[in-house]
Amino acid sequence: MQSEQEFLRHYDSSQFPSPIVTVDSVLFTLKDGALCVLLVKRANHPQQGYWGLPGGFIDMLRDDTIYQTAMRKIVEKTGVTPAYLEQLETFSGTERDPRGWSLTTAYFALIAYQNCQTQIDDVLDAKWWSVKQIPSIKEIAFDHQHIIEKAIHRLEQKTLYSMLPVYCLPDEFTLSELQTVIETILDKPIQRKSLVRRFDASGIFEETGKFAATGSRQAKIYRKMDNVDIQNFSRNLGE
Amino acid sequence: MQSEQEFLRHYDSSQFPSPIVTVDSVLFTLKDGALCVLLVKRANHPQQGYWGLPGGFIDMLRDDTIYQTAMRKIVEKTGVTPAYLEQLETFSGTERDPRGWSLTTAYFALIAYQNCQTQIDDVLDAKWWSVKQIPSIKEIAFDHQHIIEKAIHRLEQKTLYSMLPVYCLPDEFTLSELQTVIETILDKPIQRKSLVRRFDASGIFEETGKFAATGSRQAKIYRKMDNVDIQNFSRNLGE
DNA sequence: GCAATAGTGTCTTTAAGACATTATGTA
DNA sequence: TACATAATGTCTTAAAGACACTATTGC
Repeated sequence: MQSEQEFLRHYDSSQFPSPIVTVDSVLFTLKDGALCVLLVKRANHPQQGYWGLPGGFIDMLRDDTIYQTAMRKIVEKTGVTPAYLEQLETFSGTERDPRGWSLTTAYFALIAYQNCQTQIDDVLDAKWWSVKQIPSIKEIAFDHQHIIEKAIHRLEQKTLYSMLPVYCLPDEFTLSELQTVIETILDKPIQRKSLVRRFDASGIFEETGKFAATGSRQAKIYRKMDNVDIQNFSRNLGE
Repeated sequence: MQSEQEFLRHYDSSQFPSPIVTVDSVLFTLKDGALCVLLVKRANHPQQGYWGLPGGFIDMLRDDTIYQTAMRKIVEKTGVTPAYLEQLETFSGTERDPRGWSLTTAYFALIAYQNCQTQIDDVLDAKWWSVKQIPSIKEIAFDHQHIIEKAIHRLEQKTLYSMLPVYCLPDEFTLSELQTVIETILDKPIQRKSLVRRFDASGIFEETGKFAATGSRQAKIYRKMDNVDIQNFSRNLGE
């Protein structure tokens, strides 16, 4: 009977056929009052010239996990590090990529527009698209339209039962700004009182002591405390 | 400039290094009042003789998507078709498989013990393990222990806000049986009244007109209606 | 009738919805 | 002072928790 060491010495994974494996990310931000997704114009075949999600192949020498692949690709294509990155779902099949049987693990990510505005404006072939105009873009690569829809749905759901949208804001923000982000994601108004109650109950925010001048009464400026995670509420908002 | 057709004609994905890609499933059932996971004794290297999740390589000729890979592997290893199958998460890294950089998309599945008892008893190298004894099994392959933990957590969460546990029951069942499944998954009692309210509100169950003789008052026997999906409640139970 | 399990009634509790009210800044 | 936006108070509502109570069966 062969030992495992013996087996591994002779094992060559490249002799087995394998699907094309990629990692793609749906990066969201809030820009001009609209929820936006970053798309990159594809420089190479296949689907050259089409708009696609930032992503690409795993670099097995540099990436310890596909989380790192997702993060590396976002940094490479945009120059910025998202505030939040979470695995979404893995999409697969024979039809989704013309090169053949393929599999992509999609991530979704959040960033404050203020934290990436200049870097992304520098990248000519990267562009923020409002999620409302996405369905009208004909030249979206592969099944990325479908992936974006799934990501939007996940973001909406998490917005109903967590404070995740803070990651669309800069380090310091007012409650009204948070409310605006949430309402933009959900595409409907929410009760400020409900937000305040959750904000207080979460215990993850602290006052900076500063105030924002908004043209009328000044708003308290808060920040999320360091090293605290976003936890879930046991009910959904708005239903 | 090269056309996409030209590009695809010369494209050979096998010339690029690729991680080892597999699909694994965490199949749950309720057996002897305990939530159990199916593990299969590994016949081949690596980790020969260890207990692992039912799964394996994608067969690109037979599987249209990895969902089908997951389903096919469960059927091959157990002879039964799970009542429910959902993608869990994709796990990746250099360390998790001794053969090298690997990636596995994990699914989680539910089945009624009554619907698979005989088939699985026939399979000598497949065994149901109570989730409570899983941590004590030393010979679990790869990171499957970790994957099982994630699957248990997902199942618990979904049990708090949906009727998903019905898929652990046969087609016809009583409310008390459903309550028992839920309490076993959550490992704590729930209010029967709360269950009844959700059961009624869901609108996805119907009376069969039959009754179960339990030694005392007979219980109504229900079934899930055909072609209806499990929807989510906007609150969690038990908190 | 008694024990056991099935099923209902109803009061309490929790957290969100609605919206009026008060507070504080700028013009 | 008027106005705008920030922040709070408080009543209502929705759905879960608690638990008592009734119903039906086998013995």
